Amino acid sequence: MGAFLSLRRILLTILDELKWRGAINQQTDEAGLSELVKDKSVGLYVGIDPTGDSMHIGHLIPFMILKRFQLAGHRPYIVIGGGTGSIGDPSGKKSERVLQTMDQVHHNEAAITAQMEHLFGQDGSFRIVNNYDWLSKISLLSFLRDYGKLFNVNNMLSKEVVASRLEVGISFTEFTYQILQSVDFLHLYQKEDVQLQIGGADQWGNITAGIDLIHKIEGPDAKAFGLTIPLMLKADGTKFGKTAGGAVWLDANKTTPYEFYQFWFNQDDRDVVKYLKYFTFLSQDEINDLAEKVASEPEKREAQKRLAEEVTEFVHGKQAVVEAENISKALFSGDVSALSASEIEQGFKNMPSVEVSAEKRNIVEWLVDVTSIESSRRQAREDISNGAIRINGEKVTDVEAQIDPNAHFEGKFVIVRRGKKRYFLVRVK
RNA sequence: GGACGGGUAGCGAAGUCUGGCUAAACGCGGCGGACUGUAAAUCCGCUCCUUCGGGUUCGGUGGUUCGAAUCCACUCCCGUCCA
Repeated sequence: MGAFLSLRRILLTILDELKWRGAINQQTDEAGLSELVKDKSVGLYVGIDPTGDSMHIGHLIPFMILKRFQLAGHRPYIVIGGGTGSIGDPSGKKSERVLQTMDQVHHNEAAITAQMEHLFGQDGSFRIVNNYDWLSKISLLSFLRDYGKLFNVNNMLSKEVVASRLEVGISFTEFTYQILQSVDFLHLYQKEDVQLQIGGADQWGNITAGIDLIHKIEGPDAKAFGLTIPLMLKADGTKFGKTAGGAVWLDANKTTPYEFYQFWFNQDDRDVVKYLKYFTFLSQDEINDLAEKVASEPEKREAQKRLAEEVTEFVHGKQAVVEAENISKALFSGDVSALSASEIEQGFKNMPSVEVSAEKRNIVEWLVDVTSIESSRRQAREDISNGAIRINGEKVTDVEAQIDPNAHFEGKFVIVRRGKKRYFLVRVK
């Protein structure tokens, strides 16, 4: 009885929880949805088109919401858009996309599916499906007769995504996209009892198109709902999730766990609480507590640290957090001597590196001629005498110094640091 | 094809009339340093190469001159207007 009551209490609060987390942008029939969610375990889905071979953190947002629904006792579905991805969603695009080859689409969908299974699929509580399985089976004639007839072109043209493209042009293919996504929703509604679709703010048009289709086929009382998540912006107005090096990927080969950790750790005080709400499963109490600390002792950056730990653990696992913290400690204290070879490999994965022979050289010649770390002797001398150069953590200020590549790290690496945080990895042959 | 305007360091932009004092002002960016919270802001230094003697630069080539980014000729690009 007690368990039943607490379960019921959680079910009651999922939408309130999302509201508190600032995760709701628009929803259809708010009252109807909260009624639905309170009575039963609801099927719901988020789609992702395989436009690349890895997700980045921007993709993660709607799936975190799915996860919250799952934790509240609902039935989440992830739809990999093998079918829709071969067409191209015009949402959020100012001009026509170049079609991916089907090989590319299949390659990407395999990669994304594996990533999804890794992140969400381990305990079997998520269902991962591919819309290629049903969309590819629809013939042209049945598409036109069964679905096309139910879409009013005037209505489709008025959708923001399409309307904004009329000036520059939009192909029939992309124009059709909203029908395909609607068919997805209908399919899942009919076959899997899925009643709610969630997506980014730019998906509103596609989601409501699906709901309209369900109403036309299943009758106006069919219970289908949509919910979108606000577009995430940073406090300085720039786009979330981009760094100087590009997107922050979930694939450890594209963005190392260390870089991933650092990305979160470096968030602005003004944004960190928002991200804790979106990207972690910490309770309201814990987050409120951290928010207070941001205000009272921002220099400790406890909130950023916690955010980095939580998200890195979710995506890459506990061990990755330990390593990322080790690497961070070494790199930012300057004491790199304690790093293990594998930590060096990871920490320096996306830092400039060169391979050189082991002979001893004068430091200026070594920095310029051997490693190309410095662009000219003049510059090298200037940096050395300014105290900007550290070799294996040790400051070198003598222009006449000799470099012995075999001196540390079993003769495998030389770590050069220029300035406060610019590192170069020199591999010794 | 014709008439103007313009091409200067990573970018923007002075200097050209009145040749030398100009490796070339200034701003931005970049790189160091101080401060700091691996933040923001601010401040300071550096920013063609160099064996530190010097060397090579102002779209290109050739010329005038003791001396040219600056004057002359030709030439190649770019912008605007006219055909």
